[in-house]
Amino acid sequence: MSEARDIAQAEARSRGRPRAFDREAALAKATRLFWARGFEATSIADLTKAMGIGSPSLYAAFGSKEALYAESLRHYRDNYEPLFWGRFSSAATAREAVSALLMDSAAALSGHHGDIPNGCMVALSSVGCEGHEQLGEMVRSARTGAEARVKARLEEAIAAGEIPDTVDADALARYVMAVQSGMSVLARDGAGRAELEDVAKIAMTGWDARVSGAAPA
Amino acid sequence: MSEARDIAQAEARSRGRPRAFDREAALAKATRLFWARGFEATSIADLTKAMGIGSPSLYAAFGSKEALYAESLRHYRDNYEPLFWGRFSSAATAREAVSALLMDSAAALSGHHGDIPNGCMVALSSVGCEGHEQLGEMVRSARTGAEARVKARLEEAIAAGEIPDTVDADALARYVMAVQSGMSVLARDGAGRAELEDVAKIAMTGWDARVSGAAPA
DNA sequence: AGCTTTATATATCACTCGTTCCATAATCCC
DNA sequence: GGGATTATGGAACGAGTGATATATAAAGCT
Repeated sequence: MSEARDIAQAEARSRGRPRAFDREAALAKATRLFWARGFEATSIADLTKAMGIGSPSLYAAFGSKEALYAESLRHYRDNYEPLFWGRFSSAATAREAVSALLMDSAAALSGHHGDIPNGCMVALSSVGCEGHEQLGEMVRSARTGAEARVKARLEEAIAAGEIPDTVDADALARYVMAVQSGMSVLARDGAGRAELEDVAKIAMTGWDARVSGAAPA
Repeated sequence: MSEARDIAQAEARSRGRPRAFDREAALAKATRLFWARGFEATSIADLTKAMGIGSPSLYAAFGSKEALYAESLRHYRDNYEPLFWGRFSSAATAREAVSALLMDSAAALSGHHGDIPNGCMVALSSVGCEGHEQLGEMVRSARTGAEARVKARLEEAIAAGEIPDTVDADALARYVMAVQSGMSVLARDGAGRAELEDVAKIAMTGWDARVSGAAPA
């Protein structure tokens, strides 16, 4: 009477030969490679070498290069997004949220959280400009999703009377994302944390000027 | 007695069979392709098809794919940079220059100068993250060159007493470039001219807040 | 005219790409 | 143990990559 429960609990009670590698660890390696080099410039040979597995294992575990990239995007979101959006989510005000997003981005984009590639995997990705329409749509929706997240926080603040309803939430959110995306390009070119933080600070003065009366203490 | 002069004047007085295609026109086609898809995702077959020539002609005229890309960068600079930097160069004040750069970028990046790809070829290029070190260096120096151009205009304005010498020209120039690069990403995702102009305007309020006393009339 | 020089078209090079076949190995179930 | 099932390592697949060899065509030079 325990078989069904075991299966439900064990999630993937495989019957055949067990996988010899850690799927998530291999996915992490693949993510790093896609992140640093992009989709097109990363070959299956590069991937199998970095992941320490053979190509049949890669295809058995992930299906295809495109599917692996899609999973890498998910892995990136699950593991690295908190570096950017952690304090944004818990901030008390919209201004603190946006400021935290940009300042934390300055740190994360310049590699101040361990040995990670510079720049944002999503912002710098140009997949989809070449025929991989499905992946392009994923990346694009990840970018517009981030913008929507900022916009939602802004509208929340407007509804709460925290900032005047004369501000254009659409435009301001787009501005914030433009700054963050631009910081990724700077990071790719070698800009350090302090330099990116300077950009974030100037960007916030733009915020303050636009959201008059919400200047910091 | 006229042979030497003729050669010096004609620049390339070829002796053999004349080239059957317009080199600059073919280069323009190649530039458009590299611009829209990037270096890696553009194949020789794509190029020869768009340029209307065979691969031996391409190699005879340009040398290699990398050399063609390098020439495309030059062609891009010579032909499209004025769309971005034209009014910047002739502006009377640093503020007008930067504002013109961002506002004109909003138009150019969203394709409002004929049928050109969205976004900036240089800002969106990720060549060099994959082994083409030489091309990567070219693109990187094009980006840092743009930043240096803004910075130089700022320092000029500081020297002229146009803006206070308390402003950090480095940081402000980096901020401007971040906004412009970010606008390229937005443009790639479909943002229109008006949306990018909104970003530019908000960015300029950041400028005004930072460069106190230089607010527009 | 013939000779030299350069460009073109066709076909092809060696190589890498993403992907899969096949034989073998390792595990679970009975 | 045997049988079913799944993973692995090595080899190989067809397609496409960047780049050329070869033969022919079109020009200038003398």
